[in-house]
Amino acid sequence: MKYDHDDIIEKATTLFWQRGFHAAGMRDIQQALDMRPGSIYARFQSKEGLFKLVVEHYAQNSAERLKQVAEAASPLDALYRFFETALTGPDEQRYMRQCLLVKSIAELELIGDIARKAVIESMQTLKAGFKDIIEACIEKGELPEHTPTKLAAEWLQNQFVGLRAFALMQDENTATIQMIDKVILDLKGQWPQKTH
Amino acid sequence: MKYDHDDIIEKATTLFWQRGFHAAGMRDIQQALDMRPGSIYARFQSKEGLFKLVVEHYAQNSAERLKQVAEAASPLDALYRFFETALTGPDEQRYMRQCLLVKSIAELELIGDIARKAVIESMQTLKAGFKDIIEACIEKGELPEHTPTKLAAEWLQNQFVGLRAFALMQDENTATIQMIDKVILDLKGQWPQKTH
DNA sequence: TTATCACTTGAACGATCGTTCAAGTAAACC
DNA sequence: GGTTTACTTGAACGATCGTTCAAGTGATAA
Repeated sequence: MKYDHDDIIEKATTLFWQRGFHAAGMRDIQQALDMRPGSIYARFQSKEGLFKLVVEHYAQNSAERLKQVAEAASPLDALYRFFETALTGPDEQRYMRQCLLVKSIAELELIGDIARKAVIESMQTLKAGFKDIIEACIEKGELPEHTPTKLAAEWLQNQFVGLRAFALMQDENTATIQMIDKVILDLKGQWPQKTH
Repeated sequence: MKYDHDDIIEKATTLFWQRGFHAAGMRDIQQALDMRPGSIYARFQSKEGLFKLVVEHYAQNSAERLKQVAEAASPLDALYRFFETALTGPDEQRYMRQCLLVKSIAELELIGDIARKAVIESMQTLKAGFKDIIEACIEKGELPEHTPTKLAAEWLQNQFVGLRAFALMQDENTATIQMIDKVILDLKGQWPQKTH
């Protein structure tokens, strides 16, 4: 094995994150990984197979970070910092403001079945991560007892998705920070009744 | 002029809305419009030129609908119904739940300069539409006087963007409806201080 | 020593991409 | 009637796409 596996996946992650699945051509991939097509196909079967590994690697990483938030002394503070870090990175890492998974969802129909399944499953993994954070906040008394955890988790993930798209278009961070503040306020705020 | 211009644009809108800019190939377009490549290029210069017109047509339509919301007797109620209509359409029109502009933003880097400019300008037009709605709500006493209109407009648009992505993945509408309820609650809720 | 295995190379393949162009058509203007 | 204008056709172009494959390489097992 000439090339290190983790190193390959990370380089591929950067490329797919920047360009998306479709726009990252095999020749881009060959260049980014410094590998010839035969090697890539022998290892990963196809472009889609490589992408699937990238998605899984990314989701695993993200889930780990969400877990750290849930386990923090103050999960609510940690959540704030998590949002801040993810959404206001330096300009040369602007592409990282967009979630790789969200970006993939936008082109879900162009992706094959295998990778599509990996994307959707990863989104559900992260939703579970957000739910753990909500529950940790309640346990630590940072959110009211009656907060509907399932709904709040879906809402929180959705806010994160929306904010990543928002942050991507912002030139400066002040507006993004205000949006994060609003998220924290609304998290503590009212929730709709289940019966409609 | 053999083919009706508006009819062409609407057919093209449907295709781009369903498939996105990149995935909608020229041969798909030729089939959808029942036109040969030469005709299309003589009229619209390029695929991008056609897409630009589609985006502008779509934005104009959307802005008109936002204007109707702002001019309603109860803008807040009209806003609720606007969200509901946009996000819970029938399954065969599921693609319409995603905003064409948001979908385009996801592939902004793959689109040429001309169409990209049209997309970004359209987003700003719609932001102005959301601001008008906020101001109408305040004027009618449906939102507190001290609501920060610029921030609230950005926030509302962002909620809309996020919810469209959310609704796209939902199998049933109950979760989406709850999210809309939450948006209305948060709109009436607290806002972060400008100084940070 | 030989066989097997997991990779590696780089030329080449067929398919599809957006686009061009010579040629035709029908209405409008001089 | 002739010219111009605004389309229209459909074959064909070069570029790029993801992928394949015959031929190597070097480590491991028998």
